[in-house]
Amino acid sequence: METYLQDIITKALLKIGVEKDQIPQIKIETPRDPSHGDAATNAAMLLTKTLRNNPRKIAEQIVENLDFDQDKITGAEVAGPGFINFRFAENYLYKELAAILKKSENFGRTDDNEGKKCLVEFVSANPTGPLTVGHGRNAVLGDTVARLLEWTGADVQREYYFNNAGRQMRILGQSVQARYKEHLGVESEFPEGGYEGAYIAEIAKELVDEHGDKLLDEPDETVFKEKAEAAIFEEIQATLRRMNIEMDSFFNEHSLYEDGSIQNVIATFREKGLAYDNDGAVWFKTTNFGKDQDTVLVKSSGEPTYRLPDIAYHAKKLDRGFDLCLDVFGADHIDTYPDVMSGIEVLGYDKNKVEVIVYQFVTLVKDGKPYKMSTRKANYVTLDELMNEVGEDVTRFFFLMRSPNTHLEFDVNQAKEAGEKNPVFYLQYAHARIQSILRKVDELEEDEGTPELSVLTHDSEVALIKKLLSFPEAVTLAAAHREPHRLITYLNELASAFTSFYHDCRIIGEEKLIMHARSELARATARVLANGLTILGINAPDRM
RNA sequence: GCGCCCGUAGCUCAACUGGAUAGAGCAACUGCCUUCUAAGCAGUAGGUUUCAGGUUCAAGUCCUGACGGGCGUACCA
Repeated sequence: METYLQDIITKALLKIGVEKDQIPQIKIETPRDPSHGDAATNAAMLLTKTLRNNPRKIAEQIVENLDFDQDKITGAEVAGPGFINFRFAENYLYKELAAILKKSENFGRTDDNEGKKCLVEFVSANPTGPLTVGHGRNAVLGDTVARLLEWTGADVQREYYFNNAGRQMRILGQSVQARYKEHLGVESEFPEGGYEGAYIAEIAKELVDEHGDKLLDEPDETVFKEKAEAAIFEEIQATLRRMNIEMDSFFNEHSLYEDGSIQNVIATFREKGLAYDNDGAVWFKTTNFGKDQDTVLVKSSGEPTYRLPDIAYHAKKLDRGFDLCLDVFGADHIDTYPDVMSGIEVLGYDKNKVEVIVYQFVTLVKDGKPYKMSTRKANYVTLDELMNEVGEDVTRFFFLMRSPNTHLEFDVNQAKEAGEKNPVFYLQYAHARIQSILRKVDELEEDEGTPELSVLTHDSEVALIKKLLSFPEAVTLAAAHREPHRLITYLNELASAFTSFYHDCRIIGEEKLIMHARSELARATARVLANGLTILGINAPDRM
């Protein structure tokens, strides 16, 4: 429909003498206020300058020269400061509703990103402990954006990037080693800045169960580190699975050392005069790219900072042939991003293929008070604990509910209420309610054949049909902006349109023709709700 | 100090990236269950979109400057 409108408007513009290259990008939008029609364009207002005329006059000229199909649109009128409003023909609505039923579980899929190879990198937490609430927003956002990209035609790979070497992991190993000794009653010194979580002691205990005291004379923490890594990774993956997230690949930072990628980056930087030695460290001239200071790539200890492998990793992703590489990370990491972009540009890659989704922090609120969380001390809430408390669907939903770049307040009390205060259930309830009706209809109805949808003329019915039709648009917008919350807003509106219909129009007990048409409308609604919830990774239950 | 994000109803947030009368949920108030799930519906009230300028047919949205909050500004990740 949108392209159709753009097409006829363009033709009208040419008729009234607008040059081809002066035609603006014609935007078609759905007006907020239904009395403004079903679709509107501001094309006339954009042309005030080129045509040196007032917008209403231009709009009138456009309308006069508009050549449209009566089967699709009943008319066009000029309104407000110069909008042109269109009204869909009812036949068009019924035809499209039938199409929804036919497309069924594929309704809402678009070709916006057809043929695009995308890599979404997210979570990427090092295996030093269980996933926490902070990781939760990252995980759910990344996965849902991946789903949105898939629904818009892209070929998507989900990747988890991790580092199992370096200081953090050493301290992790030492922490386990210390707990192991403690467990066997041997005196030990707990490492400074060590990991204090209970899971460390559990891993140590497992080692005691498996090996007894044989590991007491291990020369260093290696064995303990490896055990911890394996155990923690297993737990992380279990948590992700529970959240409906399945990674396609895990990328070990270490491989970038083995295949020479890291060395290549430094060599290229040096060649271009963008890396230099100072105080025993290797620096990247980020001041050339608008930063206040240069950045250390390799510390004087010989260990690289995380920026260096980050750059190599992104180069590698592009080498792997992805058209779009999305990274998801928290606001505290935002400072790396410009360096990575500068880095890959220096290496000769197209930085437009790399994009970052930054999300703001999550505050858990319970009983009206924020939880304070510090990671290293065992004072945090894990994702599993959160899901145990409020459930998986609610967890996903709450993380997606808000725009990524606003702080998220996660109210545990509200999330726990299985009822009225909880917005997740509103959607699931609408779906379950429809399924319940459909079960009853199925008992009553023989095979009625093709429904006569044109009997759906009640305001609530028409409003609901229109809402259903705009589902693909909602998917497109959410995907294009990488903002799942837009889809939630849409689904809420849809559920609301349905409940209005539900209260205004009975299904069971009406005459056959009406019952059949209305039950098909309900079926289409359930379908769209289910498709939407699928994109969000949330269940659409048949009963509640 | 500098950089990024944010400031919208009592609270938590939307607003299709510049469009028409700024919308939802929670909280408050008024109605509605012998009829398909009341986990619901209909309605009332609640706003100088932090403030001051600017850009234009049009600004919550863009630019400048204040004020307030978050994050960053490491040879930590």
